[in-house]
Amino acid sequence: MKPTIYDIAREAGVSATTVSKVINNKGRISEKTRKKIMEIIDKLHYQPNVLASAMKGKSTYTIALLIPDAANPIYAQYLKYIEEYGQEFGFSVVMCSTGSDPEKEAKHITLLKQKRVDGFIIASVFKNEPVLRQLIEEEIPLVLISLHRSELPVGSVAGDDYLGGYIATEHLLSLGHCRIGIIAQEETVSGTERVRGYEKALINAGIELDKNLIRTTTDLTIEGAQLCARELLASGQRPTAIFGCNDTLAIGAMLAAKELGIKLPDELSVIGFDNTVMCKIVEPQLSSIAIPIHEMGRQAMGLLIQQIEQKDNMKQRIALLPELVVRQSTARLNDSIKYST
Amino acid sequence: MKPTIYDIAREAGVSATTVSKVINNKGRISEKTRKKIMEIIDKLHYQPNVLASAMKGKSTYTIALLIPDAANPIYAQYLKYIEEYGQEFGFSVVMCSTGSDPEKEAKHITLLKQKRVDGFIIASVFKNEPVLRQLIEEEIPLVLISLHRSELPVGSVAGDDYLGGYIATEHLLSLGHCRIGIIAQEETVSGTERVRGYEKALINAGIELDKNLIRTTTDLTIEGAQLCARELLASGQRPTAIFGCNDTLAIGAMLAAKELGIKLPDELSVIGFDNTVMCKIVEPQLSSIAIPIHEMGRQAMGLLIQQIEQKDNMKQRIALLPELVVRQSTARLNDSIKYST
DNA sequence: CTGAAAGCGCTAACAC
DNA sequence: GTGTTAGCGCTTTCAG
Repeated sequence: MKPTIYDIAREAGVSATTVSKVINNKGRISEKTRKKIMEIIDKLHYQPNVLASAMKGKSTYTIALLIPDAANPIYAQYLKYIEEYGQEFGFSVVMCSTGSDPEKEAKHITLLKQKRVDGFIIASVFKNEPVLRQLIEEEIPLVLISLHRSELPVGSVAGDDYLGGYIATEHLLSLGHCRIGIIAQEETVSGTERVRGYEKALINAGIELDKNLIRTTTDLTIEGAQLCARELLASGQRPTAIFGCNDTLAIGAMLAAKELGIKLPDELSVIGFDNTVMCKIVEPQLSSIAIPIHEMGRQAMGLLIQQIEQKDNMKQRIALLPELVVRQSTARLNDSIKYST
Repeated sequence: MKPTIYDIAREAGVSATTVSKVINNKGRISEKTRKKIMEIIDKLHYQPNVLASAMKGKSTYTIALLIPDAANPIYAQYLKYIEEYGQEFGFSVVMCSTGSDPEKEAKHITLLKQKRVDGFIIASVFKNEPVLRQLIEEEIPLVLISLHRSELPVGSVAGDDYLGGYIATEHLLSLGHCRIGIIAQEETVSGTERVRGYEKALINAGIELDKNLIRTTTDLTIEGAQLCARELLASGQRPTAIFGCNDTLAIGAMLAAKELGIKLPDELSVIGFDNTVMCKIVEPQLSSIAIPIHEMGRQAMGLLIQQIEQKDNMKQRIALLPELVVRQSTARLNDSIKYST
């Protein structure tokens, strides 16, 4: 069997307490015994049992990350950076795909509470409001990523979607576009914020909003976006630019345009959001709005650790600023088109 | 504080033992007391402490997945399906990015052993051989994904890379190509197996191998592949088709070709491997070899659970067969080119 | 059918 | 500096 703290104690001719103290660097231990104990630990390949120490009220050094879909590159990136940063502090992260299903959300949370994880990071979508409130009530450390709950006292990290939407639209405006379509994600706060930014930019530019140019979809696949964009482009007064509220949506729009024989970027500019790897492999390369995912992951983990380690949890909301990344899918409005539509 | 089994016992006027039995469906309990206990459990929102039960020799119902990089779509998919399947059996999965760094690998494993995870799934790359052997020696449940160690007694799941390489090459041959270049990943067994399949297909077709057509790289980024492909295409006798040993490599080749003004697929056919989402968004859409990742994840988790639950661990090696997915990046060799080179 | 007692491996008071 | 004692919350013999 695996050696226990008692095996070490016996071998070293001391008590278990002393060994425990050495392991945790607590109390005063003579150099001599410390050294001796250390040697024995090495010799026997002793590994402290985290479970046992967790039972004495210590941390499990494990946190949970809940995301809608692990295979989605964006979430995968959150995961990566959260794990990377957590690792530095000895935290492991257990990943849970919820599939945006409230029942699964609840099941995961219950199970993980039973396993006594130290805290939760929830990203992007969480539908089960009662469970969320419960978590907060029980004062279980919790941080939200890109998940707005302004009415709840909970720490969070998010990109500034409103500003992002504004910047994207302004970029298109600056290229001379006036009829700008938008394909947005329904039901999420991020989604509506991006639309708000878009509207604000148009209003600031003195352009009247046209409801026909705003489309929303719940289907976030390329195909879904393609459908949406097809309608948008087939309408009488077709837009000269499209803002896809995420890269997938934007790429769907690009494909729809190609299908209809519309040339990019000469006859149509397209801009995305999130600046994923996909931007660089489509043709033309997709302009996009970058949010520093790396930073979001780190900050979220940082906030959570803070809550776990100190009881006086100072909760914070952090908003990270987006940046415009110009590539080849956006171009100055071609005059010939401007007047022909 | 959270209620314990004793709180339930007191409330129900029975002993903790009885409550434990009810929770675990063990021993014989009268319907009456069972019902009563259940009610109290509900009323008090009692949640069994998995840590405590794990300390009595039970499982932690937590397994670890080690992958080189969580942000890589392929690994993210493994993760997704493993988690999805594990969930059905109450298993949580903690995800660890190793960055292919032997030290990190060791650190992770040590930490997770201390946390008493029930088993490990290791995917794609694991450099720290001693740690791997140690794991096997300690009889800790372990399954490998796409990670060949034929000399080690360990269960594994993998795509048949040799066959995949063969099929990809045969597809190009069937289109009339004879000068087929290959860009391969260095150092991995999967990589060399795919090359072997490629060579075998050529030999079977009676075509002499040309070392100049085989390039390997350790840089698995698109840019790295692009560099590699540029050399390949700039050489005197340029190939009329390229087999990229994964989609990223293939896309790098496509970009290099475009850069050099080579038309796809008329002047050059390209095929990838893995059939990732990227295939559908590049232009022309990339033909590729599909391995059923979904199935790989499930099988791996299944194998692991088997090892965890029964001590008589029947280890298995499972090879999943690849399939050709033809899209637009591969086309019949154009005769005009055939004779002009 | 039910319960008393022992102990998993560790830590935290509190002595000495 | 070091050891004794008493649990953390649960499960598991073994009696009744």
